Parts: sequence; structure tokens; C-alpha cells
Amino acid sequence: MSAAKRTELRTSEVAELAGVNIQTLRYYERRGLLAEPHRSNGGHRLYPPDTVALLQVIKAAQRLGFTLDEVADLLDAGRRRHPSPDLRERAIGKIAEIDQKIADLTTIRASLTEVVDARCDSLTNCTCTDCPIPYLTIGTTRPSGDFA
Amino acid sequence: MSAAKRTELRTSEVAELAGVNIQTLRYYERRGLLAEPHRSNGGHRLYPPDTVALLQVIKAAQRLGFTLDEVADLLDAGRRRHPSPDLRERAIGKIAEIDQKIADLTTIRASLTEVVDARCDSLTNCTCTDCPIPYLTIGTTRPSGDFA
DNA sequence: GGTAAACCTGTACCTAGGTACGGGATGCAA
DNA sequence: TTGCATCCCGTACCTAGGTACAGGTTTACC
Repeated sequence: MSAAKRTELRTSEVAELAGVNIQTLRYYERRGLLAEPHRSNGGHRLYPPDTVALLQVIKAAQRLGFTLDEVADLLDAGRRRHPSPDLRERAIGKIAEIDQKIADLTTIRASLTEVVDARCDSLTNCTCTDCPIPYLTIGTTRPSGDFA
Repeated sequence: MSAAKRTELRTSEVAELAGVNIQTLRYYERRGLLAEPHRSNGGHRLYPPDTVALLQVIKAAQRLGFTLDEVADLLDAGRRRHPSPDLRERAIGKIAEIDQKIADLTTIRASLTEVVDARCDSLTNCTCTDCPIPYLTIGTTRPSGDFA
């Protein structure tokens, strides 16, 4: 079936393109994140090409701190335009959660930005309290100063 | 030492206030995320009150998909206004990463928003392709339509 | 001074999310 | 039609991040 290969992807191809392990594909299939692909006569999996994009979405969502169960929910929600009232309810919850995440990320980002353009007036005349130039720090105290 | 208790918090108090398990405090201490608190004469830990806020920051960062090692880095960066060039470099990298996360979250959010205000013209006259009203869906096909 | 609740350390165990391995079947190009 | 790369399935193992237990001190209140 060298001709059919043009449209359907084999396990290793999907894995490579999406940057995931082959075992992960089977794992996601077991978890219900990936629909069971159809098979060749011999039983080899053949995936539709957009599986690659789907995997990338899954991976992105995971990096954002969603569990696989949550990702499954999100995908489910994203697919149907006619959610059940329950699903709609959960979608609203997720949106609030996402807004919180964005707010938190923004806070962290601001803190990092401060770090990056840490303004040290000069090496010999710096008003910062945690300046590495030792004698400047003597006798100063500073509140802990974590992100927020 | 009932008087000293007013300023310093015991393990269970910190855990309760921050909403984490007591074991987690010790775990974070081992991991270097929490500085070793000083001890009572008998060896019991006594935490400064801002530990609670710190824990909340850690938990928030975790929910955003950062590993504990990354959280440690972030905290470290957040504390010092005079980063080493290396730390500065990593901070810049983190900012890019965070921007990506925010972008991804925004995409997912948009998709969920669509779900929430899914406009169904009416129960008998709906143009959506995955409308639950059966006969409307006959003969229609639709691209997969995951988030992006 | 007695005692119950909270704490200590060390070690064992748990869950989520993968990843690797073994032994056998398939796909496909030469 | 043979040979080698891939694939199959089932199962075992791994890492991160916790969480629980055991057996023994300390605290704090009566």
C-alpha cells in the first residue's frame, strides 16, 4: 500500500512529526485522547494527517498545566458547538481558570522583566538593596520580594 | 513559648494556611524551594509568616506548568535584582516561554468562549454542522475543528 | 508532673504521565 | 521470497511530585 501511504500516516511518522514517543500514541489512545485509528489489513495503525496537529494541541495544553483528563475535556468542548448544559458549565469554569492563569503568568512575567532590565546606576553607585557590591548592602534590609 | 508563636508559624499552621500537606513543606525544604526555617529548642520548625505567600506563589507557578526546578529558578530570579548574565539570559528565555503560554491560553480561551456562547439560531432551524438535532446533520461533513 | 496533640526523622508507598522491552507478525523493496 | 525495518500487544519499569507510616520527642495546657 505504498499509494495509500500518501494520505495516511504510520505510527512512526505521526510520532516523529509531532515530536512524541511512539508509545505515547498508544498511551493516548488508551486514555481516549486519540481516537482509535483504523488499521491496515495486517493490523498496523494508520492515522489521518491532522492527528499531528491534535497532538501538538495536547502537548501545548499540557505545558500549560492541564492534566490529560482536562485536556480531554477541552478537546471535547472544542469539538462540539452544541455543548450540553453541563459541558457549557464546565467550559465557563475553565475560562475563569484560564483567566487566572493568564493573570498569574502576567505577574511572573512582570517580575522577570524587572530582573532583565535590572537597572544598576553604575558599578560604584548603585541604589539597589541587593547589589552584589558588598559594602553597599551593609545595614540594609529588604522584604522578601518574591514575584508579587 | 506561647508568646513567640505570635510571629512565627508552626508547620501545621503554615500548611493549613497555604493549603498544602505538611509533608510537602519538608519535601520543598529538601528540594531547596523553602529555606530551612529555624527551630525551637526542641527542634520544631518555626516559619516566618511570609512563607505562606511563598507557598502560594509556588503552587500558582506549578499550576501554570512549571516544574519545581523551574519554580526554584523563577524564585531565585525574582529575589535578586542583580542577576548574573547567565540568570539574566535564562530570565529572557522564560519570558519568551511565558509569552507563548499566554498566547496558547488565549487561543484555548477563544475556543471555549465560542462553546459557551454557541449560537444556535433556534431548535428547529440551526445552521451549525454538529447540531444535536439529528436530521440537520445528515450529509454534512466538517473539518476536525480542534482549538486552533 | 501528666498527657494529648503536634512535631521530629527516615523510609516506604502512591499517582500521573510516560517509556522500554520481549517475542512475535507485517510491510515492502530487492 | 527473503530480509530487514516497523509494527503489534502486553507488561514492566521510570521520573516527578507528593503522601503516609512508624516509632520516638516536644509542647502546651491542666
